Amino acid sequence: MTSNSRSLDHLPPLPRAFYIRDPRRVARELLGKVLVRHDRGSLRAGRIVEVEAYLGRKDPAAHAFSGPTPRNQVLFGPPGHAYVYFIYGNHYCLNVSCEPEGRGGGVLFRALEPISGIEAMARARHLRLPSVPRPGELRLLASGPGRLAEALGITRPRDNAKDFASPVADLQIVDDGFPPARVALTPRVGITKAADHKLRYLIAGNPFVSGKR
DNA sequence: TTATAGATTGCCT
DNA sequence: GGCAATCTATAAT
Repeated sequence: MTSNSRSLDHLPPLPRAFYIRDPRRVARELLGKVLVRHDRGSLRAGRIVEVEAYLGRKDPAAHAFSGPTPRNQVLFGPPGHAYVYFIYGNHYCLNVSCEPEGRGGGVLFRALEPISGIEAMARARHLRLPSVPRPGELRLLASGPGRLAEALGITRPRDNAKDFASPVADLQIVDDGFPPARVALTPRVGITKAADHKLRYLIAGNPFVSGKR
């Protein structure tokens, strides 16, 4: 982890072309990139360490499986846009749309390794961290899709349909030159349909992936 | 109109 | 390990 908030602020967002591809390819290549939330001069950022691919209309576990609805229409729009949904009455989850317009592929963001804006993340999560947090405490910030969204202040009313590729977006994904990491593949978490497919991508050995320690 | 499951989390035993 | 919280999209009546 070599980034600081100054450099993150000036890196360009990943281009739209990055997201046009198959969600499996996008998911794999998102690992190691940095998800950045800008607000009012401050920023919160974390390295993407865990994602899941959802394959659109051919994937029974995907929200896009049954075709476009008011809820999921962003998935069928142009690539590189935020699809935010509310789940279990408590949590928001953040995805990015993939593939060319008209197709429903997407990638779910499941865990970040916090890099910057840690105090703001802790406030958003209603946590009190010691001045020198231990890794086990930092994990509580953004290890899990609901936690990640809460840490970055992501909600459907605020963020659904936002364009990740816009240079003025307050939600961006940037490449800070972090070297490619070893990728592990597992089945997706918390689903019942198509549960045997290995479509969960994580940085092997990274302590900030979701789940119990 | 009513019922139910859901891409989760945190607290309880 | 079990389960309640708490909303919504979708299925069933």
